[in-house]
Amino acid sequence: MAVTLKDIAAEAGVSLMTVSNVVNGKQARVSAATRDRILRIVKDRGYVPSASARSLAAKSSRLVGLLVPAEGETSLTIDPHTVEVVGMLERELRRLDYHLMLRGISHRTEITEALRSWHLDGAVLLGFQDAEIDRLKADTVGGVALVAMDSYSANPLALEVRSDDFGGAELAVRHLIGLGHRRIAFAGPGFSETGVVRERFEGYRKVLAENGIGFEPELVSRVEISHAEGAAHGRWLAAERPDVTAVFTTADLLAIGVVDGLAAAGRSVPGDVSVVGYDNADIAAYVTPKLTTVAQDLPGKAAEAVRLMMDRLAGKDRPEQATTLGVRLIERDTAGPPPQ
Amino acid sequence: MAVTLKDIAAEAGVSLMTVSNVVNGKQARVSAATRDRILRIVKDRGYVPSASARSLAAKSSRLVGLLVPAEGETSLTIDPHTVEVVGMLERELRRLDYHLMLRGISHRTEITEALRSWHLDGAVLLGFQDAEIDRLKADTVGGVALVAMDSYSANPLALEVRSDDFGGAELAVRHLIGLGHRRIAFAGPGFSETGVVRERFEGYRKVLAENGIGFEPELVSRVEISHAEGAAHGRWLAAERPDVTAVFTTADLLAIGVVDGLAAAGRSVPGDVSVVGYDNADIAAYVTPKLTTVAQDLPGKAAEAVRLMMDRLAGKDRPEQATTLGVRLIERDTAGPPPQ
DNA sequence: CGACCTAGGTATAGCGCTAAACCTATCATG
DNA sequence: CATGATAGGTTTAGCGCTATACCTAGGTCG
Repeated sequence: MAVTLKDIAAEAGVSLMTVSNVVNGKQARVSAATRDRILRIVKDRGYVPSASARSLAAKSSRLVGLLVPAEGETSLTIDPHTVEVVGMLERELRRLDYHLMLRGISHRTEITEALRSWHLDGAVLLGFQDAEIDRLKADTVGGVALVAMDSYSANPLALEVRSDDFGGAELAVRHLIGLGHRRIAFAGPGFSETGVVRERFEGYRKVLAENGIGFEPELVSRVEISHAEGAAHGRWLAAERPDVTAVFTTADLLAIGVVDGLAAAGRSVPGDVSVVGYDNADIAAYVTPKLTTVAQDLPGKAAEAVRLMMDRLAGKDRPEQATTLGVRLIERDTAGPPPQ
Repeated sequence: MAVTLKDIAAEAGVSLMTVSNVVNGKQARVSAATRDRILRIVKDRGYVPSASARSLAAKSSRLVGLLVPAEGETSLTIDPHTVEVVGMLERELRRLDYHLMLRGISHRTEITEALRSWHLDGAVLLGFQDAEIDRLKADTVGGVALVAMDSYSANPLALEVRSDDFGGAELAVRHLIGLGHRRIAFAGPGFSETGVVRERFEGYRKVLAENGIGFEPELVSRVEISHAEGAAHGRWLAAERPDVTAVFTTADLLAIGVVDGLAAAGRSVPGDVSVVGYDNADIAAYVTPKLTTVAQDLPGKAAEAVRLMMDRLAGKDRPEQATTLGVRLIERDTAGPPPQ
């Protein structure tokens, strides 16, 4: 039913391999006349190469996996930031004539299965914990170009792309201190596990120290990323820590929750308390007051992930195994001078 | 390098076909003893079937495409609603041991290419205009189970899944009328092209008519879905149509923009003007005032898309070609009684 | 007791493509 | 003029799997 190389070859009166070479644009020995004739027939008959046959016969599949954790229910994290990266990855890869396979991973062995089953040339790991990346072994993963996003692992098997989380925290906290704040709380999800949060935490501590502000463990709270948890935290801060005049959070959704919780407890933002978020999600610009936050270079992240992957596939092993992208502070309305 | 059926066969001392049958769980003639022995070796050696070899040899590829329009820049629409559907589709398909290939389509021929190249068993079309679905021809698309989301096409080639857009609009407008509103504006993107908006518009008109409210074309505005466009529209309404006491919009982002535009022009929501959105995006609950909106059954949509596709793949052609899912009104704080 | 089922397999022939080796006529060169 | 480059191909041998047809020993039945 579908037209194959053989059909084209028969119609053009040449061997199958000649057609193959032409179709693949190989600079092999084919006269211009033959090439044009074949190309015309290819177009006329609407020939489309079979990707499965190709990946079976060749080394490469031109297929890249997009692997995301899928614990039980959700697969794609609803994180808008994640989503944007997915779209950009797809675009970058499409430009290079690669395809993207989206796959939720609920058990570690599924990574290997996905990789091997489809002969993936590479894979982007999105949203995995550092420890999971660390556990990847060469024998389960061999020969595939792996790029982990936002991980801080020591695994040489994986290339890594992330934003300057340390620097982003520095930016945020410095901004708050510049406004006059001295009691600055930190709120983020479990930071022992994920490098991203740990880095931001370290950035926070460093700037505190730089400015001669003593570090208070009680001002650091583990709060999961959700509006509800953020709001609860905001209420808690208002009730228990009225001395705190600023909060740095590791996610916009969380920050918005904190703002709402604070407001619900009768404290105004930024009048009484300043709040800084992270990610510059769309939503940050639409809430009232508009959220001051740290923006990542999302397109850059996607592009860099693809570049790293392609370089490894091409065999040119660059010295850098990880790339860190810049961030910038978006000043909006939730951070202002402390009261008085 | 990778272990193949042949390797397993050799180790088990049986023919390759026996292994194939066992691996595929075929109820073919294999003794329990042989089956168990083979299964053990499969597990021990970590055999993973090659999907490309399979789809080359068999009719089916167990691969489903997720096709989204990719005009120039963006590929995945940032629409949070879209994203959630993607995640759920992936999960449903994974449960059935299918894989999802994400592909942006920038030109119509790419649909065919993607389908044929990867021998896709099916594809979900997300975000295409009705006209594009209509243009799909059997010779370009033959044999593939196509499911279009949110389309209202007459093309028998595509199965369709959508929400009850007409009913959603009825719900929203009836709610506003119930609150006492009589001058109700409608704002949405180009409705001639997309059935979703057209249906919502018709629902709006119908409820107006039912309640003896004359339809005023000037109250219907074409506004693209963005916060900026919404805000501009809000300002326009405040300036030019102070008589309008309620606005029904076809998207939350748009609605939030309208609220902000109205507020910027000094009109309060819902005090002066009520606003109803559509989709119940996460963001709708986080803005101030919280958005009253129409919620779709997103998980249902994804599940139904997969069900429709699987039924067609299984050959059981059901009478219904399209499924319409229910919606419900989420009453929050942007719709209240009109002034006085 | 020969025809025949049936359980439990095996053998063969591709699917559509690519890599690698091979072939042949033509031309230039020492 | 033999040698060899070179252009312009062709042939062969799979990649790993599935479908389909085939085989054989042991039991069943009329």
